Amino acid sequence: MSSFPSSRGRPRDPRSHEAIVSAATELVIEVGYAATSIGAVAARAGVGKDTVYRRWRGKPELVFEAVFTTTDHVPAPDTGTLAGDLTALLRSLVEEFHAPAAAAALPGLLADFAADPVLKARIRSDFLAPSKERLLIVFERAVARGEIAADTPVDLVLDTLAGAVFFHVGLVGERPDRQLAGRLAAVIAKGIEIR
Amino acid sequence: MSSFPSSRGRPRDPRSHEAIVSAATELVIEVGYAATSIGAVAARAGVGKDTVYRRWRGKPELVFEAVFTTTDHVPAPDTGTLAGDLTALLRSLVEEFHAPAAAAALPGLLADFAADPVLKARIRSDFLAPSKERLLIVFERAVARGEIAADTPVDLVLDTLAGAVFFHVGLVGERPDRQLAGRLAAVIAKGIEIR
Amino acid sequence: MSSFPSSRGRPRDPRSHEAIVSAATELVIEVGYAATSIGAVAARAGVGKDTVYRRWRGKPELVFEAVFTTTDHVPAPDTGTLAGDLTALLRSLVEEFHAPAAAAALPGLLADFAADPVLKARIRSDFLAPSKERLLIVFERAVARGEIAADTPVDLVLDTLAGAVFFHVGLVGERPDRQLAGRLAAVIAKGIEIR
Amino acid sequence: MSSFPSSRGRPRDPRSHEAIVSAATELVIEVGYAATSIGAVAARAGVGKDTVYRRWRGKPELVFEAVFTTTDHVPAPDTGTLAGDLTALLRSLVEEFHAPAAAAALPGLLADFAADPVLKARIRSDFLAPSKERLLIVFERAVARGEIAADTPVDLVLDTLAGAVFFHVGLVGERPDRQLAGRLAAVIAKGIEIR
DNA sequence: GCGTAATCGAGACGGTACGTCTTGTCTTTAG
DNA sequence: CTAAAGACAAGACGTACCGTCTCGATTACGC
Repeated sequence: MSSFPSSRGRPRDPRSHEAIVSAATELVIEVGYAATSIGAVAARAGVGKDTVYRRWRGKPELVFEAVFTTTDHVPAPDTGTLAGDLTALLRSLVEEFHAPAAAAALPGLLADFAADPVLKARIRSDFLAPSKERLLIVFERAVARGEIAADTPVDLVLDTLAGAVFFHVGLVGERPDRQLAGRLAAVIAKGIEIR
Repeated sequence: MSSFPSSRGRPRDPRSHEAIVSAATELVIEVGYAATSIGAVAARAGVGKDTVYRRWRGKPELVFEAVFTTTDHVPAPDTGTLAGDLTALLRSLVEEFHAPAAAAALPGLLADFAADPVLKARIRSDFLAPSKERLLIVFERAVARGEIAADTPVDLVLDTLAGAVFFHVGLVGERPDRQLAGRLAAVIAKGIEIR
Repeated sequence: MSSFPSSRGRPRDPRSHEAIVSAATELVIEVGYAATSIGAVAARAGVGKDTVYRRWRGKPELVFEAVFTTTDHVPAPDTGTLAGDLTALLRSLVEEFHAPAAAAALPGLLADFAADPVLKARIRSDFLAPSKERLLIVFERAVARGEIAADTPVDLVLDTLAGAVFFHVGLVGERPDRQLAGRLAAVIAKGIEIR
Repeated sequence: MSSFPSSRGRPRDPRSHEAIVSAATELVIEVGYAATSIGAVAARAGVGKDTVYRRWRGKPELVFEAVFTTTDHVPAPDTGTLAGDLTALLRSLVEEFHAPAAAAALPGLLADFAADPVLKARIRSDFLAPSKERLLIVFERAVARGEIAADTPVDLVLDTLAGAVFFHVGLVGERPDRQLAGRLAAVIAKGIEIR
């Protein structure tokens, strides 16, 4: 797709990219987000610091890509009921937030994003976009089934789902018990259903 | 027994305490949580750094006290319906998270608390305890009215409410529109009501 | 002799004085002059810092008293010859500078005295006075014997003796070999003798 | 062999080096050795603290280089007599110790060197080496002339000369009167001469 | 095949924050 | 008034990281 070779001079080594991302992921898991420094990432990747800064504007962007680009692009669930779909959706959200690197990185990462006006605007798109896409499909089907109103506020529900999972799993550190997704889905589904 | 050990030596000057807390609040508002340093707080308070470290173990503890000890000790709402009570509760939660200092401090503060095992254990008690107390009362009344089951999971609901508000207001930075509390309360109330 | 009781209120505890001096001596030996702090001395002496500052103006004065008040007031040597007397005098000087506490304290102590205008004026009197007294007597006898001129400059000779011992023993850290005093005395004696 | 390892990475800026040395010299003169801090030196040099610590292990090493690398490499004096040569040698020693920066730095500097085992071993080589070299030449000539014995102890004489000057000029702070070098040289020369 | 130019690893650079230490003073209670 | 205890303002300590910069050395492209 159109990669425009603005290429003069030596092209960037793709192996560096991958080495940096791996090093970042490992460090976040091993020492945490706060103690993960660009210098340490570069050193572990066997790379100069500039090679990192040439590709990412800073630690938040780098760690975000390192940790959250495993977004496998799961298709939207289709269990036949809103509650079922939300359960599935929440299950993958819990899984995503509970993965070692994500759990270690999320609070600090969100804080850094929130602190920078430019990055703050990207929280919705970067962190929530994939989930929102799937939630939209789930809602479409639920509307078609007559379960929910057509104007059910997607963003508010999404914030609620993500916020609940983030608080419960990421912050409070509760081990995500098996029933969490189901129970939360049940409450929200019932809460937004028409009848 | 009886020997009160803290009465030896010069007592801590309460004016220092207050000056530090004020300086911390101001700095968090002016430059943000990340850029607020203990040294700068001490300097603005006209105090030595030791005087800060003598009272707080670090920035997270200090800023937490500075920003969240306005615990107004509001009584639990009693509007007659669960939805009404939750609306009131959420309104004060939104207000609390949206206050200048709190909004500036929250993401970074939660990140620092989450990164330290000792502090992480205190998130629930320090940040959520007051709200939980009031939610418990609201639930008691709702149970008495027959609106909800006696075993409705308080912590899960609280995490959901707090998480939703934190994500919507604190992170995504949405200006908290007037209807937010009401809409969210409606969804949750309906979601957990028996019928 | 005549302790005038200017005493109102609680009198100073002489045991404190001794405890402080002992603690200072020990610390100087154990951790060196630079690392010996008033606070540490007070703590080891089981005494408040003020109790130290009430008696001494600072570390230099305290350590000086702790380390150099063992000046036993040895009588001036009288061996019958200038060279012999100087040898004896130098021997006690070497011994004094080489004692554990003195060796550890001297360089830093002299530096602190030299850095403070008030104390600097006291180096000659505090450190060198006892030796000068004895040297004067030695010189008187040598003048009487006709070995040296009556106007032989005592201060210059004393500075030379003390400086040589300080450099050789205190700074360069040479173990003071047995012959040092004799050899140095021989050179100086011969150097100042009339013939 | 041949692979010169220090050619990797950005080379150290010699202007920083010079700026630091100048700043150190100025500060020592203005506020004294004790009050000269690495931080203040760095600030005045317009340089980060790391840039200082990258080149010197600490204040003693830095100040030593700043103050005593004016090693003019004066040739050994050759006046025809031992007394004359020693006078010349002492004159330059007095001059060196009496220079503004040196006089301000010497006592503290020697104390810091003496306090550190590693540095202590370097006092003889760093501070005294240039003088010793010249004294050796002076001695050689005096031996050739038959003035002194071949085994006259250079180190002891050097310690005596340096110690005397240090005590008289550096510590006691006597203004170095014009005759000092001559008088001291006369005593020592006479003291070590064969006849 | 040759210059131009961007990238590479390395590490120096000016800043700034860290949390601890020491200084000499001050303020409490106890004697 | 002294004593022990310890708080207080000030500021230095040496380390870490930040994001930028300057090296010499590669490695591609367009000519």
